[in-house]
Amino acid sequence: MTTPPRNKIPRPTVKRLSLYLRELETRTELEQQTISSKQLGHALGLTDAQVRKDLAYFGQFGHPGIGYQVSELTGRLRQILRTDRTWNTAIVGAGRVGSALMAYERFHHKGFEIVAVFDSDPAVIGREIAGHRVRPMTDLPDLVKQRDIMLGIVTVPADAAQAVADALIDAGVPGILNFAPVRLEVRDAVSIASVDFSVSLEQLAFQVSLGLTGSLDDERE
Amino acid sequence: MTTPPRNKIPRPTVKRLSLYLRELETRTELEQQTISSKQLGHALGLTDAQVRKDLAYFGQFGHPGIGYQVSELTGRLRQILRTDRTWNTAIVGAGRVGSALMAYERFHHKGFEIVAVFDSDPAVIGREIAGHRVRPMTDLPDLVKQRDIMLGIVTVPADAAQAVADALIDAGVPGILNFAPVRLEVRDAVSIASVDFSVSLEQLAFQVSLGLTGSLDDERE
DNA sequence: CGTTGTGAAATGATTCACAGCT
DNA sequence: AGCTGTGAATCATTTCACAACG
Repeated sequence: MTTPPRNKIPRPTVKRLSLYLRELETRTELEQQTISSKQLGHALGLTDAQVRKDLAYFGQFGHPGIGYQVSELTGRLRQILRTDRTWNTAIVGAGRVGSALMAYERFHHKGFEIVAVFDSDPAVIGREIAGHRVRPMTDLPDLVKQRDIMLGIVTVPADAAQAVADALIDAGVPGILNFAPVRLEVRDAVSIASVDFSVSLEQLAFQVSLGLTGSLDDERE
Repeated sequence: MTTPPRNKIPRPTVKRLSLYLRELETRTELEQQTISSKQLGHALGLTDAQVRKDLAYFGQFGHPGIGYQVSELTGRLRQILRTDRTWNTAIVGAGRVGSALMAYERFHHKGFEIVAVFDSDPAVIGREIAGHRVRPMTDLPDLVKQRDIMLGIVTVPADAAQAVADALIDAGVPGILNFAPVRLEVRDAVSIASVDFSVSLEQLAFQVSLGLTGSLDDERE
């Protein structure tokens, strides 16, 4: 009941919510008090109607003639996205990508707390990276419970990713962010998001190709 | 004319093309000769019709009664995505994320060659990371020309990202993959793709929240 | 005024269903 | 029998356009 009249939320809307929040945080730093759907849309390359429609799914918190109050809307978006609380998060895979994420301060700022790090390689187990002690995989089930870990970040090689995901899920972790270039097969109650650097570059290369040869409608980002 | 009858390609289709290719590469390793739209769709959580429709935008290369020849379709997808050639790529920002990407072998495998690395910090300029010498930003314009750099990866802090993007664009780089948590403002001829770790985690957290409280149609990945 | 919230219309994407090929 | 390619139907998302509000 945190988000009272919730109906069907389009997928693309949820994606944009994060971007609205990101932009609002910038505006807050600039001490901006209010923002109109037109301004917000312009900043993200969207129409004003799009912005209003997206926000209207969650209630009415704009002020006609004025726009949206930056602080109010920021708070509301955090509630909606549930980042007004802390999400205890584990990283599995203490390689280069995992290590980069351990040191990524923005996670803390956004409500994601890295509370455990795991790896299977005896050479790295026990080491401390960016203030995090690397634990063996065997510690995973207990630590997930003890530390109430809700999100797992998988930064292991592709051929180990499914086994790691299974371990996380068996331990009760309901959400996985996957950096390995494979599709994880999981049951319905588990949520997956994924980041594949090569896929991103490939998408970019395709866009560039279109720009060089034929045309096409664009829409970047 | 590499892709003869190209009409309007839906955005989501292009995204899936990369995933098809990724799956096909796995199947190649397993020595699989042919694959049906049903098999390929199942592996990615899509319907068979979706797969066929996507591929049909680019021509007819399936074999009724048989499916698609893995090697043929792989080659065809590489042509379509233009990863049958090498894309010379620069990384700007030799921090943790940049360093992780320098060492990411998969890029080479996929046709992306890191041919230059830049940073503005005198403390890292001149150092060698994962076999790449870090250059000062002042070298950027010349090296982009000399090495025919077509893609730039931006892994600098948010407040430096726009300036870095401008530098890349001024040097003639037509595509930018942005890891900084800001929207880059660029002119139409330049393509942008972006990766924001915090946004990805936020999306995941939202999905998890829905799973715990209300329901909702899913569609993961 | 400028700006929101929202039905209605337009556009875009997916799924259906089946003819036709092997 | 098994599978592709595709028009037609359905479903989803975006844009339009305007009444209501401060």
